[in-house]
Amino acid sequence: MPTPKPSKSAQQKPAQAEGAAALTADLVTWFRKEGKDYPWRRTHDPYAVLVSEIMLQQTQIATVLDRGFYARWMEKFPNFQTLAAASESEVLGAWQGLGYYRRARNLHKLAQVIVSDHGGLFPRDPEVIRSLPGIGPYTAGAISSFAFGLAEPIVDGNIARVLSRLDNDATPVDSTPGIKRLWDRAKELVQATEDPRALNSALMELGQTICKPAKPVCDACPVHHHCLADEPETLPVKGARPEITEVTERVFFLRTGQGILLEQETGSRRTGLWKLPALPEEFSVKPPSVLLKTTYGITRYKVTLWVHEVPGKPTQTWPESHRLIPLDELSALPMPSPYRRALERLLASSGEFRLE
DNA sequence: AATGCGGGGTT
DNA sequence: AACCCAGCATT
Repeated sequence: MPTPKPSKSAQQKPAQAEGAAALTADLVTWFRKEGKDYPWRRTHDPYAVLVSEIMLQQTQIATVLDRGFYARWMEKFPNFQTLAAASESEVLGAWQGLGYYRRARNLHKLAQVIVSDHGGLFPRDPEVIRSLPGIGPYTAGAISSFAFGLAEPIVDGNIARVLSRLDNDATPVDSTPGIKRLWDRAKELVQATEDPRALNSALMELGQTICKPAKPVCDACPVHHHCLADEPETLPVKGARPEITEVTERVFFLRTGQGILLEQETGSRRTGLWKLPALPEEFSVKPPSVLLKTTYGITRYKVTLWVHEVPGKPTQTWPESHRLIPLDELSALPMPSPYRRALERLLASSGEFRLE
């Protein structure tokens, strides 16, 4: 009956299914011993879990914790009711510096939906959770498992890496079939454990601390003996990155005795955020003199930001979207970091003013 | 399937 | 400079 042990990559799927119980047991044991202590792991309050998950979307734990975003938010808006009752500017102000401000607006909206449509109680049904604003497959699974202990799968960047290595699976993790396989596998695992909460946390934390993108510490891995990866560092496979496009952006700087002129975005993106006002199109052929030139990256763009002197006559009236902001109100205003940095440099070089 | 959304950290 | 990070929504 015994046959020669096949090479790792040739092993078949059934072995994985049978190993799910053993694999998850080892992960949970490891996590109970080594798992880190985060504020959102000390509670099962859906609101507290939700806030952490939204803040952590595409944002590293250290950013959320070390700069005090989570603690300040929970102090200012301790529950759905207080958040729902807050104004949008209060909400955006509390999010200032975290980026992806759409998350804050969705969270605000979500709180209002909970109060108005769910009697102030967060729903327990994963499908209902998934339908709330700003909540996708990952966050729905995270809240279902972390807050309610339900056996719902999650796949984030960490887990995609861990699972593709465990199964030695080179299907691109950002392709439709790759995504499906990851979620199927994550579901299989979470249904094989009696502690979905610990299992989901363990998978993420394994990816964060052991099964790292580069130089994974396989010697320290609690599930090394379950892992089929031949060359862990070559996984996961991802599709090509979009090409970087260079973009020019021109704004201007006006300071009066009443403050700095800023423009509030009103379009479909960056709505509600403040920025240095755009240089009107008619001035872009022969722009006023340059006060500052800087570059920043945003998604697939490399933006060269030029800050110019005031175009035209400074006595003109400005559109509804523009406002003179007193200096002492600047720091609480939600403003994308590139503009904030530029503004700080402009004010510093003027010598007499400082932000904060 | 692609793209926009921001920012910061690591290598 | 490239890559990564507790993703989601829109098109």
